[in-house]
Amino acid sequence: MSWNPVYRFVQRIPRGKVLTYGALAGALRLPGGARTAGRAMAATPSGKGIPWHRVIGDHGKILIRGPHALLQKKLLESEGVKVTEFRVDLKRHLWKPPKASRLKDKSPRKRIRE
DNA sequence: CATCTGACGACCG
DNA sequence: GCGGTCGCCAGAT
Repeated sequence: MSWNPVYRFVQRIPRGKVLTYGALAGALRLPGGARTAGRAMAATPSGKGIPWHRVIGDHGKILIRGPHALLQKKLLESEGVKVTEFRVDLKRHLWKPPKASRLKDKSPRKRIRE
């Protein structure tokens, strides 16, 4: 399986922002939902500049077990993300993927008025 | 082939 | 807010 689309999406998460597995799965319409997103992230190739640490669980909880959890926490903090007891303040750092960035967007919505 | 195991999340108490 | 159960699904045992 090619998780390419997933990694591409993750790569566009801005510095200092985070995204949940569920949101990721939803944005890409991954069958199987959040868990599928989780598997994809677990298989993230290292050394490709993919900000895997910006993907967290619902509620902002860091779901990784083991030593990696600490690493993720550190990486996030180094970006200015506030992490308390392995929990990110989603209220402040949750990234909302703009639909303009949807990979296959071909519905040029007529006029977005405010 | 049967089971177990997750980088999940909704639900419930 | 926390912990337990359940549905989900690909890979590992």
